[in-house]
Amino acid sequence: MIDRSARRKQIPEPTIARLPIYQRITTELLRGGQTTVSSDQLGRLAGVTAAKVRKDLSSIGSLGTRGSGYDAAALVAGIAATMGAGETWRVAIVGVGNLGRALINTRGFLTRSYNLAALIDSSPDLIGTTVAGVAVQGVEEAAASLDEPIDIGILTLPAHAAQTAADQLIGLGAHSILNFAPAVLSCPPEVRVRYVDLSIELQVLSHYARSAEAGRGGLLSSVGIQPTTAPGSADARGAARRS
Amino acid sequence: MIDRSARRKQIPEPTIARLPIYQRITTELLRGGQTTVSSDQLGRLAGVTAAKVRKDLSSIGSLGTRGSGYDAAALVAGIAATMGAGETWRVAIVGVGNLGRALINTRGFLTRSYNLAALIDSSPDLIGTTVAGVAVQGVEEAAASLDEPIDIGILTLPAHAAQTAADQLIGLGAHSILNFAPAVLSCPPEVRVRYVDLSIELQVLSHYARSAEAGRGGLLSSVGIQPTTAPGSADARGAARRS
DNA sequence: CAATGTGAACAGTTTCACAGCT
DNA sequence: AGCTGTGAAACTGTTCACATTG
Repeated sequence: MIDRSARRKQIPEPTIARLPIYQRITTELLRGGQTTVSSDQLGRLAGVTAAKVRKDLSSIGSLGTRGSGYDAAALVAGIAATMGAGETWRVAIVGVGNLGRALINTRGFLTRSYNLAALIDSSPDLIGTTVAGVAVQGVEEAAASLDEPIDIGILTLPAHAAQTAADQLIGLGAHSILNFAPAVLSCPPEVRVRYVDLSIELQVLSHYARSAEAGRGGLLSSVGIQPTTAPGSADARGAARRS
Repeated sequence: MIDRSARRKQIPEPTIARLPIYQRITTELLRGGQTTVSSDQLGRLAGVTAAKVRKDLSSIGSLGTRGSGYDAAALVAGIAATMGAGETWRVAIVGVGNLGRALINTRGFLTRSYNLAALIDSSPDLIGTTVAGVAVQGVEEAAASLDEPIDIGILTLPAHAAQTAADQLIGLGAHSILNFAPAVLSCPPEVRVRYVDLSIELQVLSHYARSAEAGRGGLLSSVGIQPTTAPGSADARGAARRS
């Protein structure tokens, strides 16, 4: 057994989630004719510190040139490589309600890299209809007609049906699940689940709105603690303060 | 000035995001006739460790009873109080396309606590139409007709229009923004922004799917490192392993 | 000289272990 | 005896500062 797992050290998850942002911004800059980006500019546009940009980018290899910055095209390609673009992922969506249909039709969600391999729903009213050129099937039907396993499953259905559907997706080969249902899934550890819980997002905002409200007659959370950036949320924030 | 800001110490953001999960689960248990929950059970159902549950809940006050657990009803009420439920938040949605409409119609997203105060879009085709009983307006129109400021703004529009819309929402009073557009917003620090970037979610999953694929002929990321739980994602994961 | 890459300090969360109630 | 509440330890990610390099 030689070295294997050469990828330097496993990239931290927050970094993984920021890479597509850098990629998007850099692509935009490229389109504007810019051929090189500095960590400073990238940070400003992404709402993070320049140091974070450098740490993040260094984890995918040394793509920058000291003194001048990162080559925009190389950067985009480098991020694409780490993110697994280039490959085409077979996606199945379970739940063809409002949200499912909206996702399918949202430009920029299912790009070239994602192939809608199956559209699954349990409602007899929907089975047999076609959305975006793909026929809606029941689970058994889908299982029978799929010749290759799927890679990614998306759950856009009510909470009570989520666990069953997740199990079925795993049965169809999914190793990754994007779950929009407000339910915690119990899956084997090799299956990666990401939760997008819209009602939780609103509730988190409510909580802070509540604090802000209280703050109106007292302390404002962001006054004068840090001279540079507000302590703020965990992720990207308003950039462009000074310079 | 007496004490003020009595809330023990400011609850960490990851905790804030988990509280609604505990609340949801406990509500469900209550409905099933259970009057008391242990951190262990709650953890199992929420896909987190019992210790984390206890730390999380301790940050909103001592609601548990040693020896028997948490009173389910009191727990739900306690979480509701910290999350700012009970109040009604005025929400404006900008962008009445697929996603905007889907959110409005998704049961469980805009609950009693959220009042859809304005529906804004720039398209003349949409202005004047009605969605879920609310008329779609242009921005100026909405600004003129609103008598009270809004609390929360939701952006469901293309990236290129996001910053302008965010500025307008802030102009309408928003201190919290939920941004679905794939764009980083630049907002004053007192405005709390949460990003839900669907294409990034898919890309993150792709990245891990890619690793898993490579792993098929080599190491499986979750083998034998931790005897208890897999290192897994940052948030809730498959629970119910033993016990 | 400008801007990257990175070790070291720092900060925020999670996990552990156990004292303290009931 | 059972289960919470919480300091202390461990860990993970961020920020800092600076040596390094084109």
